[in-house]
Amino acid sequence: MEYSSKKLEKQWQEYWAKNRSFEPSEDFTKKKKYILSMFPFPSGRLHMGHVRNYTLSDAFARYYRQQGFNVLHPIGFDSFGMPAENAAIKNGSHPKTWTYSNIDYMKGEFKSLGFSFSKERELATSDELYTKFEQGFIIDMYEKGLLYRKKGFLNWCPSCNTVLANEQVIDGTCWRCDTSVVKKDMNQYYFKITHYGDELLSDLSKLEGGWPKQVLTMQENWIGKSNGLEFRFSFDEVSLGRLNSKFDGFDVFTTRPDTIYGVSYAAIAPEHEIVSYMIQNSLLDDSVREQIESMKNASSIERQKEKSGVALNLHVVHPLTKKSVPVWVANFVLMDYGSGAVMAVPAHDERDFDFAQKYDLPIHAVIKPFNSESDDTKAFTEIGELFSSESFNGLNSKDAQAKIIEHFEMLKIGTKKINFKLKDWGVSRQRYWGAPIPFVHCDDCGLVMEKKENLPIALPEDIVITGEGNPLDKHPTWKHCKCPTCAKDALRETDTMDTFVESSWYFLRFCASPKNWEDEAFSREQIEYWMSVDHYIGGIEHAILHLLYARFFTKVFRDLGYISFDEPFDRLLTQGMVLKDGAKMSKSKGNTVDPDAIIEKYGADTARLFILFAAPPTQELEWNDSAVEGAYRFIKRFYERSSNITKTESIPSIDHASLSKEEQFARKKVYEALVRAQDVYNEKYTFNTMIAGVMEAMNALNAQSNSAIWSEGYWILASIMEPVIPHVCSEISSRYFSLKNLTSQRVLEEVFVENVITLGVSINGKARTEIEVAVDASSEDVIKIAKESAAKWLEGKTIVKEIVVPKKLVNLVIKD
RNA sequence: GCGGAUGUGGUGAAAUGGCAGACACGCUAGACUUAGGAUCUAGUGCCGUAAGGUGUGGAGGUUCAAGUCCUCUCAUCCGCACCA
Repeated sequence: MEYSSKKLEKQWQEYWAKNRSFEPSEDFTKKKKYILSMFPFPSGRLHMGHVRNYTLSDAFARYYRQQGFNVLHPIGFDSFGMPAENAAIKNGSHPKTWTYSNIDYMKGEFKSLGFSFSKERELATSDELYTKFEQGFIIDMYEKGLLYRKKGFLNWCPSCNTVLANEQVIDGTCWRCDTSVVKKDMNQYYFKITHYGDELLSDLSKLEGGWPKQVLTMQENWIGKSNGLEFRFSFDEVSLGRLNSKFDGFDVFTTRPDTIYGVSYAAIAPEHEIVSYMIQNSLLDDSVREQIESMKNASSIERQKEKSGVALNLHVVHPLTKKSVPVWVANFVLMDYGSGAVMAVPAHDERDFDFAQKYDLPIHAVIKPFNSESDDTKAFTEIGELFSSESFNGLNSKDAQAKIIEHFEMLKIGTKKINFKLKDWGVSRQRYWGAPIPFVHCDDCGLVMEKKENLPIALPEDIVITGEGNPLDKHPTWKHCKCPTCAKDALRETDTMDTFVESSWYFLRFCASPKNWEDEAFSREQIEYWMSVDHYIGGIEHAILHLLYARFFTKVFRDLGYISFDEPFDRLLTQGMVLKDGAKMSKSKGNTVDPDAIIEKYGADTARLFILFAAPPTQELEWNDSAVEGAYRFIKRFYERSSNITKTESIPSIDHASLSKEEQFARKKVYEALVRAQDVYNEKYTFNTMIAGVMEAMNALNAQSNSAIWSEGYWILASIMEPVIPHVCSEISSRYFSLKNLTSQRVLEEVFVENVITLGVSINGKARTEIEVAVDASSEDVIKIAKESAAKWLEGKTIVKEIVVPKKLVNLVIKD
């Protein structure tokens, strides 16, 4: 009975492959579970984060198969994206070759880890078949008005040579390469995700309980809904003249209409159209123009460092007081939020205050704290009581906000307005290795979409990748085509799509039966059966990007009539990072552990056991070589001690009352482990405690030698552990139980029944001693025994209170 | 600044308000031994020979009883951040 992970694991992996053990059934009358882990980018090799991710989903998938569910547990590759192109630049490999050979290698790794993925549903998002349906959806979305093209100031990563969506800019830098992002004025395609802003926000409540609170909060903040007042500042006569009457004013948005009487200037973004007009028409002094240009050109990080601005020598009229208000250009005003212009109330806004101080602008306080006087050395930004606000004096901020909005609406000079921080999702990328956006530019017809029958618009393979410019644009022939409408010579769109588009619907594609893959993206019947995903498992780093986009696509597909539910993922489990020496594993830090090396040395079961045992799934996992050894030793013991089992086709029946104390204890521990396992799989997901329970049971089994109890113990323990360490458990199960124990197990309550129980005795809440009493002993008897046992501490004291907690402890409260 | 999380032995971590430290790693001692990074046995929060004391970041509070509930506070981590 020597344990050899290599031999045993290979043998079972082949058995599973031969028997198609993990292919879902197409019998839609069965109860189902859809277990999904976030699919990987095919970077070349799996890392420990992947192993953790897929070990978790595999444990769920295997557990539910045991429970008789029809389980969909698919995997694929998010295979478009820049690393393929970067590798091409570096090694001269073709992105396609590089990608697909990586995929082949990683599939081998999946197999050697024993993951129970459906082999027949494996896909790569760079497959032409996937692109075909995706482009079809893009056309649908365009027709629905959910995709549009416009010119705008975009986040541009000078290192990746491409634009980035808002969500992809982290702290002013590129999410992928950390390069500081600059703003660039160019055309690009957008998904109208803002159309769903309200629903994306309100449906978060449907996910409560199923999703981590943290993720819900992050999404809520990202969507950033705020209520306020929008009104228009009108220019005075002189300013109108200076602007050749081109603009009569500009809109501003505020969430603090209660501070309206404190306005002392207006600030507009350097990118504002009024500013652009003044520059183009030479209406500004050179020095002013230069200052504005330098604000515009600053990187977003630079721009956040210090507030700066310049007066435009324009004035607007305060909508209520009719006083003249100067207009400034300010670098802290964002063009892409609200209307790109604000009313500035330095007394009650920190940013406005800082700016006013720097440029010596007036500060008018109009709100004071409820119970104290104003402090004019800093901005008072909380709510308070209004003063110097004409008829609104004495109101509190909250009431005043409503009243002032009402007042504006009555005068028809402003409206209540809801603003979102969420912006439309810019999806075009100026790169080769992505799905082409299926549009054509025609001189006569303008922007025309491709016909669905021409899909997919596939990438050309003869491509030169240098890292400069867009390879599709530079390709000699690819972009030349005929206009789908008028058949004249036209040009293809050479931008490709953000790879987050592929991951926004892959979970739907997995529902499709592979035999229909050629004909349809998915069928309604299949979707209705499999969706939504019961357990979705992946990294917290996707809390905003991927999960928000996938939710958006789900709502779009619903409105396109393809599906009929609102949210794709019922339950989300966000796993913690895998660390080594206290830091995230990374090549640059040289602290990586290669999964292949672990499998080679100890086997897949050891890797899986360690990963689930070392920490609860949501917590960070510190890699520890000697703890891995420990996991290995446990498996070895588990395997070798199975020689104590007698072969059986059913769980042995045992007369509990006739057993010795050790034997009864062993049974109790086994069934305790089972109860715990059921809790863990169904709600707690703390596999570490489940495994600890199994270890306790093993220790208890080992303290006795009754063969029937060993058999019963393994019947249950091998079943509990199969989702975690499937190879060794399958081996034991097939050798002794003909695989019949790998099903749901019944808890035998009788093993928990005890005649004599141990109670703790504490004095004044401090644990002192223990007593053994009959399980049905009365409280009086229990107290009596407790007093005898604790006599030593009671001498010369008065007992003032006696508490008996049934089956737990006795607490005696004493005083001198 | 705003939002969220976490804080327990040498380490990873357990504990429906009911005997803190389960389980494991490590360490110590011992056994066996073909001397091995194997296996087995015992021990292991801290102080103390012991009795006992003490102990879950810190300070208060509620309770017969608090790691757990409440208030304040400190530290670390994560997310967002000039969002008007």
